[in-house]
Amino acid sequence: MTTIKDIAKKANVSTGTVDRVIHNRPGVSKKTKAHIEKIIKEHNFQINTIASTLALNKSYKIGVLIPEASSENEFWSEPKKGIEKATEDIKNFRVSTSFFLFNQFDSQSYTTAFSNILEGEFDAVLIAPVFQKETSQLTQALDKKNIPYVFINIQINSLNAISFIGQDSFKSGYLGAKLMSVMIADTDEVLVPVFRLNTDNNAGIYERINGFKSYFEEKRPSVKISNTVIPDVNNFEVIKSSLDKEFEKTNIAGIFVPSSSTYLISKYLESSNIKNIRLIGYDTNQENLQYLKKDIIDFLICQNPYLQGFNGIKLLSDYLVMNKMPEGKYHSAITIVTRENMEAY
Amino acid sequence: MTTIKDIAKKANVSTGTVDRVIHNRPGVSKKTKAHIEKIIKEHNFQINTIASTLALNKSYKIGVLIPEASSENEFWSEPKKGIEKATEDIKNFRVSTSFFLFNQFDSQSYTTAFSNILEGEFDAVLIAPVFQKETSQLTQALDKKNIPYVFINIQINSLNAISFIGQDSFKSGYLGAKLMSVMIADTDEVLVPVFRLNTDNNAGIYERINGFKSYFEEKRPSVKISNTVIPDVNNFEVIKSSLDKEFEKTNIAGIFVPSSSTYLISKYLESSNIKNIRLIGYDTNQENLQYLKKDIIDFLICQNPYLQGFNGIKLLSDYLVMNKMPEGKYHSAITIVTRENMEAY
DNA sequence: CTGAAAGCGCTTACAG
DNA sequence: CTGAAAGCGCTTACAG
Repeated sequence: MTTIKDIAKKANVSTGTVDRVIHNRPGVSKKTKAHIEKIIKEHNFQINTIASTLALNKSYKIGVLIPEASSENEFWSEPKKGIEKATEDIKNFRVSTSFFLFNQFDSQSYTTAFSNILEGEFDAVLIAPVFQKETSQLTQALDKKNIPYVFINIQINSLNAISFIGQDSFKSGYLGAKLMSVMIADTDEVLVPVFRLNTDNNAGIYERINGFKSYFEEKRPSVKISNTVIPDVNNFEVIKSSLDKEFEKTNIAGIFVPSSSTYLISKYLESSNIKNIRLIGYDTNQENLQYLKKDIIDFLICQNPYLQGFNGIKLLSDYLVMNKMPEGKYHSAITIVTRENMEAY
Repeated sequence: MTTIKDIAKKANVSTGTVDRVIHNRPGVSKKTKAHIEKIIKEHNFQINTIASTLALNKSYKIGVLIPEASSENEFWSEPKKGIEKATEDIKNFRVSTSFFLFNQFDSQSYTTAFSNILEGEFDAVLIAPVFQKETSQLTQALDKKNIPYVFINIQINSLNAISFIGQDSFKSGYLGAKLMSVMIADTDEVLVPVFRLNTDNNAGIYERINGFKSYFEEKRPSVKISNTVIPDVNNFEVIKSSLDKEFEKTNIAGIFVPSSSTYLISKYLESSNIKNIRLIGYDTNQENLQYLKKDIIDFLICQNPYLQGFNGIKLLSDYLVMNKMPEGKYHSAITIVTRENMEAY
């Protein structure tokens, strides 16, 4: 292993000077700089990041702004776990994380959490930008302070996040359609129900629907796709009456639920004793998995939210500690989960 | 951050003594040991692994015994890439890896490579135990020298590997059957072709077939499953005549190929202009992906071989550097890849 | 513009 | 049984 000391000896300079050259710090004459650079190249020297972080003795704080997981919607517990695991991994690099959780159905709580982060003097921020308008405003403060931030799960292209980690929603809907397509006949009809609450705060859901419809338009225009908006996600009676109406109107063979609330539709099918409906939904929360196990849900499309959290923190840590610039976006896996692989996907 | 120095001060001892206690090294009186342990607990002290590896100044060598990727079968290029990435990650922990590649169709080359590893004085070995009998013999030498080893991709339960990383083959076949099942009718017939070469060196393939058949026996016994052994994987004429015979005999609606040679079956279907056959196979090699794109293959079942290599090395590195004992086995994902998610799964 | 020296947190050979 | 000191590879405040 070549060390700074080796390089210094070869170049007839002190280790301090080599260090200055490596990090492009000022105060080295052009001549010695070129000389040292040549020797570094010749020996294919690479700095020992371990020794470097130890010597730097610098610590970094990352603020994390994500929704709190609730019993109705536990989706966000997965990114949280991933973030906690990553935090453990980077602890020895003196990087710490602090959570600022908000209620994903309450924009005020988002604004409050965001303001707390702004006061906290963080070196970087990981954000699930659930509320678009608020995010546009609040990230300006980060931009002004030159604090880097990364979006997970939801992308807002117009802003200055140094990276985005999340699924290509259109593609995932397109995939959902393919899966539906292999299960139904040319003359069948498919229902796409949307819950009001979801649509308000997640543009991704519309993209999923777009992807789903595009597939059938391109490949099987004979299949009829119909939409319905269910006005209240929290009231099962409302869900029931909305769906009852749809089932009266048309002869539905399949349902594509573009959100993690798939289990609510399953619950309806189960309680109304409607059989032989092909059902495709999103995300492996406990409720969904139960209906997957019961064969009421056929396929769940997933995005590995654990990894979104984990990679988000790792990426920011690498950026802070090793000055490693991330790619502009990382598309998460589009994973298909069935009853048969639900324990290993 | 609490350091050894802090603990030493509180305990009125030197840092050396604290270090001895932390690592359970001998030469500390019971009394001081208990005292120091108490203080460590009180302060929730955890050792800084970065400083530790730097001070230890110890290096480790991992030998890697996997098949070489060939143009016909590039599967093993993925684990190799994962191993190379992991090697990069752990370089600063002074862990290095060396490849010993063998021809997966030539047991002699396996034995030779293995012997070279035994002579190389490695601290740990990562093995793809393609040849069962040879592995049983050769690992005895590792056992005798107390050199830890991990199996990837192929499991041999009877041996003393400290861990296994790979897919549950039975389950993957079971999943394949589910996918086939949603695409075919009750009266349809399914063909399961096996290539001679494959069966010789991979028990996993039989397990895949077992899983596939079990599903239909349990859920849809009306579907007829037939086998055929194709005697030569390298001669397309042989493949063609074997399959021609099968297609004459029965009315095949679907084919399940339990190996990564799926593309050979696709080639047959394409060249013979046989349409509307549902085709499910294994692994995302370039050839398979091309037929997936052309809609000739419907589903590929994958095991993320990149991660198998990556995690195998990481696990061994953690074991060597941090003394972290791994679990006995890690089941890789069983991933479903379609034309629609082939770029992100 | 350059070097000598102290320090990051842990480990260990040596002395007592 | 215990401590003082040197060292792992890099960084930096200080002196010149």
